[in-house]
Amino acid sequence: MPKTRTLPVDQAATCCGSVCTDVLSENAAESLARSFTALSDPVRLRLLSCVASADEVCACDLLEPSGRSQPTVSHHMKLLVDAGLVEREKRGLWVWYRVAPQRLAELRAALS
Amino acid sequence: MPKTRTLPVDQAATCCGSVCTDVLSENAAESLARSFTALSDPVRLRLLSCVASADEVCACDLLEPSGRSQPTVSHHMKLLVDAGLVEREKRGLWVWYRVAPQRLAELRAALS
DNA sequence: ACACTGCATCGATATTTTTCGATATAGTGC
DNA sequence: GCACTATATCGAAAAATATCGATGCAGTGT
Repeated sequence: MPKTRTLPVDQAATCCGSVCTDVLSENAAESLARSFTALSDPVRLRLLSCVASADEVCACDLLEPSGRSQPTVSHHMKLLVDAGLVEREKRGLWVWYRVAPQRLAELRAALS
Repeated sequence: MPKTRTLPVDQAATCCGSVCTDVLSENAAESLARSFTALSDPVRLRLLSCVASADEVCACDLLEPSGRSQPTVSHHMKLLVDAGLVEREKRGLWVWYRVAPQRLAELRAALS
């Protein structure tokens, strides 16, 4: 019979290993680093928090709170989407963003 | 009588606001971004995981697993210490590092 | 005092990142 | 098709980052 044990919630969400319990492989470290890079810029963090604090946010409503140009916001949002932290949906001329809670949970787990 | 409610553990560790529940102020975003920048490099993540997986690690034992030169490792460790993720103690000629669990908890909380 | 050792700092280079104006693309309404 | 709108991509400039050899500094032992 295999050994089993109860895991805390966050640890169950682990996908790349945990910084605290494993010595990360090179691949795991690169994967996590890419995601944390998405969180390493204050403009992106504020954009993410705007999206996460609402159900859904239109791209046009992110220009003013970020204080950046439209191409710059578009660039940052692409990085957040590519990192799996935000989901993008185009409806007509507008683009709507929603937070992707699973990847956030994985990153929390990686810090456990 | 003030309103009270029970907070999950991670939320209690919040220091700069949470990405998911607040729209971050510029200051909170900058503070969090600095810490996440420390986690945004694969070499630093592996160094951190080496430190976190043991009680205490000597700087000299970080060169080989990181595959980087001594000045480079010294530079990365300084960034981890400055970010509050690792503590540094000099004993004789050697420098010993320990993980600083509180800042990790704060970052987890910021992603909640 | 001197030689030696472990770590930090300096200086330089290559790479990555942030930013924005200009322009392209895709969708709407006439 | 045509004018208009919201977003994406391009190209370029400026700033930040990663890296390492050379060197400095602090602590040890003789």
